[in-house]
Amino acid sequence: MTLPHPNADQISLPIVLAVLGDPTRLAIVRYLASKEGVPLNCSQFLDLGSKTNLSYHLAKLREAGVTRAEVVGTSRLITLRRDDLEARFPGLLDSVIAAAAEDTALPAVGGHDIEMPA
Amino acid sequence: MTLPHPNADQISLPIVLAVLGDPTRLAIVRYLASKEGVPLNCSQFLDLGSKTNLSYHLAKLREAGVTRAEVVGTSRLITLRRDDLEARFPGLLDSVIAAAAEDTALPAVGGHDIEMPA
DNA sequence: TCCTTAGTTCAAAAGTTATTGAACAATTGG
DNA sequence: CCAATTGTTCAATAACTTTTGAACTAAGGA
Repeated sequence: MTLPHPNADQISLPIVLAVLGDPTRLAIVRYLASKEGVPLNCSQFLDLGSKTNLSYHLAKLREAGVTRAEVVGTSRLITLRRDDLEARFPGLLDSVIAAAAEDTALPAVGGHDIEMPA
Repeated sequence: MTLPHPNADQISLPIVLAVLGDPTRLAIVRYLASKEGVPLNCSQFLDLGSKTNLSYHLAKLREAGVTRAEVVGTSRLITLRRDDLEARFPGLLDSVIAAAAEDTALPAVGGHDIEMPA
């Protein structure tokens, strides 16, 4: 059970830009970047939209090559494809993330804390 | 006769990304960047679309704050707002332009040579 | 097995963007 | 003034995107 992802060399600049040009998806990417190394599942983004809507936006990010989704049990562990993006378009992701941090019109990155069993 | 432009501080990241996420507009920006300092008019982009269509795309770029259009006679002299973009989103424009140069799926930047009267 | 959790898929509706041609306006040159 | 050049606006259409809810699948725990 693996989901379709483009290869690094298939990642297209206009598609990446268009995909990042949506506030919901930009917020997802910012949140992923702020938790780099920690794979997140879909429910961590539920404050950004409904479950169905997030499924849609996360699929767009994945199909564009911005994120990777690994199937683990019933969860999809989502990570930024930082290395592939950096190889393909050096500096782009970092400047987008830095720019998002500067854009005061954008909502602050929040997200749910991971529930630790007591 | 001046056309409406956003102030530098009104330039929005998602809007800029969405606007650059269109192949025609990305090609316009690449061409402007390759001719930095030389103001271009609309007809220099006619190989990218019809006159009406370019008017539409150039308006999108201008309204997003990516380009500036100065009315001179019957022409609009179009320039990249490099300084404003750099101030607002450091490194972003350069990484997009560099990435576009790397993306082999994108058409090479062409454009018409300026006709010099003989 | 049954229930819950996690997420997808589908179809419909709503909204947005891109493209076109015809008509228009403004400036410039003859 | 007349014609050509430059570009805009408008209305129509086509195409795409986003959002929604209901129905679904698949895995895991009681």
